[in-house]
Amino acid sequence: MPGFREFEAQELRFISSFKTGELVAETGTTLLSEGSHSAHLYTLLSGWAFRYKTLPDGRRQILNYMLPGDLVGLQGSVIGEMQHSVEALSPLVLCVFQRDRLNELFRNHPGLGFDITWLAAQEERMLDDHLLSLGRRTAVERAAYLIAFLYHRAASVGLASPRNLYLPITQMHVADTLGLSIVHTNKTLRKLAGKSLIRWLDRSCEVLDVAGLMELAGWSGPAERRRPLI
Amino acid sequence: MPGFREFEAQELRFISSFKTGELVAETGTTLLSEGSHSAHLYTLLSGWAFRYKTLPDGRRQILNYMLPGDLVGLQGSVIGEMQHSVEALSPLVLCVFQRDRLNELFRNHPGLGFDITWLAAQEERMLDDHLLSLGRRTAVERAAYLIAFLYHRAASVGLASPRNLYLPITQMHVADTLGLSIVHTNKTLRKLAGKSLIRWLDRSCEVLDVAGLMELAGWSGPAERRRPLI
DNA sequence: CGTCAGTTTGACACGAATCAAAGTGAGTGG
DNA sequence: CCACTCACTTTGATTCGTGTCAAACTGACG
Repeated sequence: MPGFREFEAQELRFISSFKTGELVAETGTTLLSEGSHSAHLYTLLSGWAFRYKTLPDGRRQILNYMLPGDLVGLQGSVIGEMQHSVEALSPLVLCVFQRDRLNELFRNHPGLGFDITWLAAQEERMLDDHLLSLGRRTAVERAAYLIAFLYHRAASVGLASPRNLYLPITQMHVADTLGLSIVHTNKTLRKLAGKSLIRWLDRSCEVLDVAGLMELAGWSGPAERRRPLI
Repeated sequence: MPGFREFEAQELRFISSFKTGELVAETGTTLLSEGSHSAHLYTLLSGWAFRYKTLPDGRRQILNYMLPGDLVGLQGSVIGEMQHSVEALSPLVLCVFQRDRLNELFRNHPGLGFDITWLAAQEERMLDDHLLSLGRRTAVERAAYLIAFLYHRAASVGLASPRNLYLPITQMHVADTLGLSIVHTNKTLRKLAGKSLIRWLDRSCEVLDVAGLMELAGWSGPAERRRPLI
């Protein structure tokens, strides 16, 4: 997706003019947690992470996955208290910004301010898709959608070859994303494997037939990611 | 919530300098639909609306509700093609903007650009809550959360007295929001009524015990809506 | 060799969907 | 003013999908 590449260039300018530090995090690290007040905002430079929320009794829901180019903690930075947690799925490299310089950014680099809004709108679009999935798709359809979705996301940042996707997630992650139990998730993934749509390896997933997954899920793929001219 | 009022004042400045027209819509009107390219962006001045997506076979999922002060169609405006539809739940008054003047806004009024990002972040936060609900709450908990959520939203724009909330929605809307069937939605709402948490009237809902609903749902209410200083 | 996280499988229970049908009330036309 | 319709709500019976429980399997790692 050329649109993303374009954006990435912009993003890099943003980074170089505003960054206050760089951060490396290991797999499993919790970067931000629900209820905390973070003075920082991050851009993910490399690696996979995910955002989640939990209910008081511990039930967990994964909200979305984060890939290079994504802003981490924008919400918290703008609103105040973090409403979700962020955890690393692989070693990460992050670019750190001071939260209070966001205003400055908007003042001095309106184009980049627009970019941030564009990113927020993209995130919104993904969340909309996830909501449709959780609300109205069956377990198999949800799983198909999720894998196709992650495949597209990975592909958009050059992390997936057309047929092979290394997803650093466990079935527990899949379960907490789809709103299913771990047992049923396993049975569901096996159904997809039975249809030769995927192959589940230890802690990863090979995508055999993206088009098949998308058709099963009734999902036509992400909207064009072309960024409007500024 | 005083924060919102504050924002509204900003919003009104925004409106006066950038609006290109005003629009009145009747209940049931579809303002924007999935797949269309809209040249406009709206601010809701009065009334209730909702956003939804559908699967190819017609299953519908309501994504969120819109109240006065909300931006309608930001996503579509920034990204291109609309990925969801918007429908009026009551007569609406909207303020219309040209989509292509959004860049101009960011350039000339960075503070307002920041406001838009803030609004987008708020929407994101709400969608996160909804995802947690659909993924990890039971039917009764979901219904309790939804009504408490709508109550808070209505209260934040002065539409609800502490104990009485007129929601212009049917159980069909509730079902499509909670990801449940209409029959089960009815049985679920009756359970809430049985616990004296709500009373369902024809096409509306009286909230008897917000705190009880929130506790049942394990939801502690929306984050502070205070807008950061610019 | 044992431990531990993750995956897999089968039996059973429960929550939600579906099917079917009736009740309610607002609006409409005779 | 009275059927009549239509959208919405309500209820009961039954089916189906998913959760829960229990246990075994696998491979990495110490």
